[in-house]
Amino acid sequence: MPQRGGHHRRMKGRSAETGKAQAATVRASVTLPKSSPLYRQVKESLIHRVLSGEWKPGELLPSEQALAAEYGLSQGTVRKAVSEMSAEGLVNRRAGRGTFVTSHSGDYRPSSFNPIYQNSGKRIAEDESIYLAATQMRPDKRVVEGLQIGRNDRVTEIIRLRRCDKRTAVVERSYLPEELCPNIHALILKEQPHSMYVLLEKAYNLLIMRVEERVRARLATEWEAMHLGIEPNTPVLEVERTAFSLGGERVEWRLMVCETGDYFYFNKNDS
Amino acid sequence: MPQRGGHHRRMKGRSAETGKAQAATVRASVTLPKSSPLYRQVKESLIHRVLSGEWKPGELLPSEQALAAEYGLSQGTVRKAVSEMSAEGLVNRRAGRGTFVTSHSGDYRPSSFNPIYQNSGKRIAEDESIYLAATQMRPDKRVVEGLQIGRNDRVTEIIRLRRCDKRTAVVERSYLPEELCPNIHALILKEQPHSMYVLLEKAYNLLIMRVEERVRARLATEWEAMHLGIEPNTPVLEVERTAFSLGGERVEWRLMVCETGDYFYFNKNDS
DNA sequence: CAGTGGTCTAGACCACATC
DNA sequence: ATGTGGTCTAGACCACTGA
Repeated sequence: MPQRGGHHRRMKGRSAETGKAQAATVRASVTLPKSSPLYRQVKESLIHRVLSGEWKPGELLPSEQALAAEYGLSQGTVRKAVSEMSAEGLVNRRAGRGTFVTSHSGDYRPSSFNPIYQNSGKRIAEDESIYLAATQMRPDKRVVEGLQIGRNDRVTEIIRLRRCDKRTAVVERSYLPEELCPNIHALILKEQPHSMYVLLEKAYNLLIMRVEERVRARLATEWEAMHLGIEPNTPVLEVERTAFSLGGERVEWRLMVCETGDYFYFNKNDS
Repeated sequence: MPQRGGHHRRMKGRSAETGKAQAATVRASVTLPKSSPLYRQVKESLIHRVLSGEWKPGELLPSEQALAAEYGLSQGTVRKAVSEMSAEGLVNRRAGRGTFVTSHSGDYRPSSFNPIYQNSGKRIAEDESIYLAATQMRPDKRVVEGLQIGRNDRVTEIIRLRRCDKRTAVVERSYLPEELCPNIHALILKEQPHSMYVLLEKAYNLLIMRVEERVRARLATEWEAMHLGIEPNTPVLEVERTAFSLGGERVEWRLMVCETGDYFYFNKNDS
C-alpha cells in the first residue's frame, strides 16, 4: 500500500505535544490499518466494527466525543468520517439524540428499494406479499452468473407475489446463497416477513446497501400471465436485481416481472 | 421564513472583533437572502451566480480564500458550501487547480445520463447519433404532461437514432419547450451535436442536473421496428425521461425505444 | 439539566498543479 | 515559488433531545 497524504501518524495514544499538526517525522509505528487520510481510516474502522456486529442495525453509536477520545483524534476528524458514512446512508444522525446504524426496519430508510409504481403514482410496497414457495435448490445459469457462485453451491429460491389494491402487481423470484443465509427457507416459511431485507439484517447481520438492476422487455409466460391476471404473450417488464451487502457480498439475485399498462419502473438520477 | 440556527448574522463586512464566534445579538441587518446556516446561504448565492451566467459551465470559480474574503466568512464555511455543491455534482474540485462549474462537455461528468447498455456491457454513447428531424410543433398530451406546459405552447421535436457497432440501438424522440430553447431546431440541424446537453449549456446556459425516467414494456410500432431492424410487434422497452435544469425547469421530455435482446436498461441504486 | 449533533472560526501543514 | 484544494486541530457557541 503506497502512502498517501503524508500523515503517517498512529491513531491511538498521540503524544500531547504542542497540539499543532506534526511534521512528517514518523513517530511511533502505526496502530491501525492502511494509510490515507485519518478520517478515512476511522471510517473503515467503524465500518468493520459494524460488520463485526459490535453495533447492530438500528443501534446507537458512541458519540463523536467518545469516538474521538477512543481513537485519540480531534472531534472534527471523527465527524468527517461519520459524515461520509451518513452521506452513504450507512448511518443516520439526529441532533440531540446521536448516530444510529441504518436499518431497513423501523423509522429510517424511507424510500428503500422499490422501483415499481402504479400509474397513479403510488409505490408498490412489500406490505401484502404472498409467499408461494421457499425451497433449497441448485442454481441455474442466470443465478450462478448473478450471484457469482459455483455451479454446485446451493441456493434458496423464494417465490412471492406483490399485491396492491387487491391485485397482483409483481411476480418475484429471489435467489440467496445458502452459504450466506443458511436455512433461510425455514425462516421465510415461518415468519412470512414483510421485508426480506429486514430479515437478512436480523437473522444474518447482512445490511443491504446497494442494488444493481437490469431491465428488459419480453412476453409474459403462461405461469406469469396467470398470476398477473393478463393474457399470455402480453409484453411485460423483467427487472433483474443483484443486491449487495455492506460488506460487498452478493446476497440476492432477484427477478421481478410486471405488466406495464398499470405499472412502471421508476428511476430518479442525479448523476 | 422562520429563523433556523440562530445565527442571524450578515455575511458581509463583519466587524473585526475578537474573531471568536459571536453571541446571538443581532448586529447590523442582513445583507443576503434567507436565514439558515451561513454555508447554505453561501451555497444558494453561488448557485444563483452560476445561474446568472457569472461563471459558465467549465469555467473556474474564485478560490475558497477569495470567496471567503468576499463574503466576509472563514474559509471553512465557504469550503462547506462548495463541498455540498461538489457532492451534488454542480462543481468539480481539483487539488492544485481550483473549482470548476460542471459541464457535460469536455473532461468531466463521466457517466452522464446514458442508461442503455449492450449485453456485452458496453454503454450506448451519443457518438453516432443520426438526426432524422428537428421541427417546431404543438405538443401532444404526453408532452404537455411531461413538460408541464400549456397546450398552446410550442415545442421542438427532435428525432434521432443512436447507433452502436453499425446497428441502430435506440430510437429517440425529444421535446423541448420553445420558450426555454428558442430556435433550437435550427441549431440542431446546423450543428448535429453529439450531445444535446452540451448544446443546451452553450446556447441557453441550461445545465441539466437531474433526470426522472419511467420505463415500460410494449410492442414495437412498424416505424420503430423498421429503424431498429426488428419485426413489428416485438416487445421493446419504452424509456420516458424528463430532464431538469439546475434551476429546476423541465427542459426536455424524451422517449427512448430499444429492443432488449441485445440491450438493457441499467440502474445502480445506493438509496 | 447534561449530552448530542450542527455550525463557525482561525490557523497549521500537506500534496498537487502551474508557472 | 506560488497558489489551490485537502486534512487536521482546538475551541467556541448553537439548537435539539431526553431524563
